[in-house]
Amino acid sequence: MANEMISRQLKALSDPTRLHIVEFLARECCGKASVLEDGGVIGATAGEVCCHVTGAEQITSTVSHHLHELAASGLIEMTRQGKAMVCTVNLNALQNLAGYFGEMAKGECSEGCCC
Amino acid sequence: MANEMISRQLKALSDPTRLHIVEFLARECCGKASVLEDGGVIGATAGEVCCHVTGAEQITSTVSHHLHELAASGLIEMTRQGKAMVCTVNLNALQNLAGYFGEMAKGECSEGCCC
DNA sequence: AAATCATTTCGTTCGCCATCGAAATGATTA
DNA sequence: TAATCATTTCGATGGCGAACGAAATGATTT
Repeated sequence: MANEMISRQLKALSDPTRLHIVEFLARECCGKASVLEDGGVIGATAGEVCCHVTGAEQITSTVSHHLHELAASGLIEMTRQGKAMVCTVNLNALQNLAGYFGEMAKGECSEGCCC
Repeated sequence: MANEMISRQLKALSDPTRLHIVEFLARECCGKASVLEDGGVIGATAGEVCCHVTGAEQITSTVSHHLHELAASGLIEMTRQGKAMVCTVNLNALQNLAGYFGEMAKGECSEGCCC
């Protein structure tokens, strides 16, 4: 396998709920994902993510599981902020995926090719 | 869900064997994926794909299943050429995935955002 | 038509994982 | 410390899908 990390991230994104979470953090969460000057992080809490994705008022064990799966694959980051967990998307990981598919889309031979 | 097609393709690529197949067709199959002037297609046969991915001498039912899953999601195309099925990767689909992640990697608000 | 080659369909088995509710943990506030 | 809030862990259930072997289909050659 070319890239273990890529494979794991694609597996994480193969679940519609998890894909939805990443899209929410990246595109529908304006001003809520940034690093403060004191090193702190401001972003959507796990509960807010859950609310948006499932409509539940507080985080469910299922969404908690999905968030940790996404964090384990490197697609998001979670840090504790008081009693809440704050989630931010890892834009570098998304850019890396974009590059992976962009390279393949060229359809050019790699070093493993016969030519 | 933003894009049904994207979700289905990511699900297809979440299996390591299928990811391997796509990588093979895109990067390690030089000169074997092109459209001839008579409209015919030249590419790797299902058996060749299977040989490369699993080492089996002829196609297995498992790889056949994976190929059809990839075709159903639009990531590859299969056409019959005599008694063999010829497989070609859909570079447009890969480019589309690259664009999808590239857009998200910008971290900008979409129309669904609160702002 | 018969034989052969390439692939697919069928039916089964098995393991992984999404989901759920309830109990436990971590952190803050009163 | 007690109470409350946010999240996680635990344990169980159910369903999807990857893998496999055998039989069936499609296409070519003799």
